[in-house]
Amino acid sequence: MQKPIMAVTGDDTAATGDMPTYQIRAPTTALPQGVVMAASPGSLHSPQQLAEEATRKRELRLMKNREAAKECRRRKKEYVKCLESRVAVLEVQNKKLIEELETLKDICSPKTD
DNA sequence: AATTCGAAACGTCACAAATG
DNA sequence: CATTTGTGACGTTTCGAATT
Repeated sequence: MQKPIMAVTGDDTAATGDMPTYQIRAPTTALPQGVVMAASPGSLHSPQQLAEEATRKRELRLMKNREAAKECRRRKKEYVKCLESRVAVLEVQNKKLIEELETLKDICSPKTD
């Protein structure tokens, strides 16, 4: 129950020029991996650690946003359902009022002849 | 069956509004 | 101010029904 998603992540240098006018912000976790250099004295984080932290943050953000989107859709769906049932109620009410108006018209109309 | 199609659900991005 | 949260827009995936 876990599907491998293959979404378009523009992280390669294809550059065909017809991208969806989108994807401006490629985080690009492309680190020239290897070469571990000691962190400079005083600095608490090596560049790798910083990159890992950034990746971690991004994944957390994606996860949260995923859930937020689901919840947002759930709420919206409910809202629409609510509106629809209100429409149904109002339509019935409107129909009744129109009928009532017609009968009242009949009652009040002056007799011809 | 295999294929096609439309609708619903999804994940991600960009951006505005809310929050601390 | 910087960060976080909510949502519209877009492209993708999944699903069920109709058609071949």
